[in-house]
Amino acid sequence: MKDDAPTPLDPPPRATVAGTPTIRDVARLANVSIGTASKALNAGGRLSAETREKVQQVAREIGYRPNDLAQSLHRAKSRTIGIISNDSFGRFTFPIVEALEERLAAEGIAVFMCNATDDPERERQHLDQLLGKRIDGLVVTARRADKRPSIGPLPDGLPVIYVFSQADDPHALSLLPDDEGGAVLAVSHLASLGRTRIAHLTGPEHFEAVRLRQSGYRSALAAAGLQEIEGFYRSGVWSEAWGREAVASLFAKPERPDAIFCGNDQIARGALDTLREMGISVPGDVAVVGFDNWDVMTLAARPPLSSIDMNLKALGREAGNSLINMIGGGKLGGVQRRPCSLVVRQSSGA
Amino acid sequence: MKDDAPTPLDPPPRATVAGTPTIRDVARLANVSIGTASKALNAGGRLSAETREKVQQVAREIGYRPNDLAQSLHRAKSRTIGIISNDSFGRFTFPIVEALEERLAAEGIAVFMCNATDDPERERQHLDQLLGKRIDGLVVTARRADKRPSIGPLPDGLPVIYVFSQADDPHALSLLPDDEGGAVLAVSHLASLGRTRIAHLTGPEHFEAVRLRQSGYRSALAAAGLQEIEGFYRSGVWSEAWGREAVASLFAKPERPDAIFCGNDQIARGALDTLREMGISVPGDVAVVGFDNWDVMTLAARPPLSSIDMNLKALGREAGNSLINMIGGGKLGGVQRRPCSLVVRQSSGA
DNA sequence: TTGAAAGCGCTAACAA
DNA sequence: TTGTTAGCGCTTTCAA
Repeated sequence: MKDDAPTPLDPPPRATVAGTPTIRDVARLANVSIGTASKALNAGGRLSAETREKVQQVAREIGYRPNDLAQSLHRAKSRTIGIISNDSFGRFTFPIVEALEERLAAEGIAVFMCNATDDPERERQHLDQLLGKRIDGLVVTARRADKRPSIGPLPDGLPVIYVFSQADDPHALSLLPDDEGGAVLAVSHLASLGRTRIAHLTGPEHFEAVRLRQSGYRSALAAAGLQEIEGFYRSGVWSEAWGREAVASLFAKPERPDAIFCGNDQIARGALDTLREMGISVPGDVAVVGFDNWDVMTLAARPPLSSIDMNLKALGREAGNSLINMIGGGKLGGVQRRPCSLVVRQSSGA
Repeated sequence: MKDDAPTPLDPPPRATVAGTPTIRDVARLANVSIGTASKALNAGGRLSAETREKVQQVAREIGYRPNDLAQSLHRAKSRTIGIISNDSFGRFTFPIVEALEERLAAEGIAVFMCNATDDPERERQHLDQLLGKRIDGLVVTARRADKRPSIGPLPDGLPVIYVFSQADDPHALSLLPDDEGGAVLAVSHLASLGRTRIAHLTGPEHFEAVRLRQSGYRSALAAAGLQEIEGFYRSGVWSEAWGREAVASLFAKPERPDAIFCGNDQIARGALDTLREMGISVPGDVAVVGFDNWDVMTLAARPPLSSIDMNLKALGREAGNSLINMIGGGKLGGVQRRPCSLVVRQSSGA
């Protein structure tokens, strides 16, 4: 409408600025005040459509990108959280962290990852750094045998969640898989198959998970009206070698199991290998269920291994939700256990 | 020296402040200017010892912690970098990221982790977020079959490193394991054992790593004066099942290998299992070497598996060093491959 | 509808 | 030796 077509006399507006452009640059090039520019870029505030358009146009041209650090200073929220892992991130923490990150990214929250490998000094350093960066929340995760001391000291009101890990502070929010329930799932599945002599081969007892799964094993046996047979529960280590060894010794005795529930998939795989080599048919003679549902094991096993899935991604997603909730002011706490699920494959197939 | 012992009349200084204390609070409580407080806390600047001490004392008391966001605004460096992974983080990326994080943490640099799972849209969103947070550098990592398009657009001068991944931009710095060299290591090791009929079972050829390892296999055979025997190279998938299948068919023919170099440890493990079941002795009749040196496989295998280690932690550490260098103004570029190493275990033992 | 100015928390240059 | 002040890039009153 207006005569604002460029003429040969108009020096073309400088379309670039040295360094990363700031809102000041946008304002200058658009011939408006810096406050106006801000309004124009923030969708809010009343402004003439043309000014807004002009400002946005300039911003686009020079590749303006708001400085989130400066914004943070203002809103007293950094849109940033920290994750401290005490196990170096591994097979278990990983799906959790992945889901958590995905959930938070959707909310515009970025995630700092720190690995403290169970070294309290490194943990302190990481925490220092994170607090300096004014994180809005903190997630602590680990593969730990037992409760850990609470992390801290922390500024009042900083949301903290322990996932796959548990603080000794009972008020802290801990999100964990329901190990006991998972064991019940496995054992009652085996019982429902008509198995009556169900063994349990598992890892070291200093893992709380081992104790909980044992307890699930026992209560499921009882619920099914079965006896726990002497010597059918064996605690060892988390390896295939132990699974092989345990099965060999278990089946050397006259009274043999007709089902085995294993504390993890590696033990289960060792068990399967030895059973096959002994000529014992699976699931014909013996049905086997593992724990973790780790595809590397379950799918390579012969036959493919039924297993309990801890639903770690769901756990991570929920941790994300809870954290968002707490950052928004919600008060959450206590130890919460989330259900596992059973994945049936051939090793306990019909 | 001075009479500044607290008297009953002195109201005790308020030791806390509402919210996170700022340097302003420190200054007020210490009765100095805010500039002085800053100097006192920063070790730099000339200041009387007592003022400095007093300020630091107050800071400690009220739990003052400098706001890194505010500092960043000033120094135009956020002491923050981003990692974008396109493979969801897995077995391979993990050691890299872990070592990288450790190296950078030592430098006071925190790491944002983003998972884009090969979705360009999510990658763009993550990148946007990271650039908004004014990261000082970017690491791109992936488990990819092939070169990826360069990430971007990026502000001029932002250091970027591709680790375990390669951009199609030849100027970009890529850090990769020397797959070809690793294969040479494996095959010449087997040759040095006196093996002359060496097979190579590997993954899908759309992986560049597969093609490179094949090439290493061939050049090492040639270097040892050996022939590649027809049918001894087989490309399939990265699974144990494929390892089992390939060995079964390979050994069904009259001309049998006396050694197998496998493209990963899973294939190798499948191979070992089938060899054992066929009654072929390892390493007596056939020596086997895998690739990845993944303990879950190498140690559980029977016999324990020799393997090529890509030294991913070293790769991560080096990526950290390079990034620090580039952030400091260094110019680095090009595709750099780092040596693998051979870990001998029983499957190719003496 | 737009501009001016104060301030988020901190640092650094300059005065006192 | 210490205080004052002007920013870093942005948002948000409050005036014009």
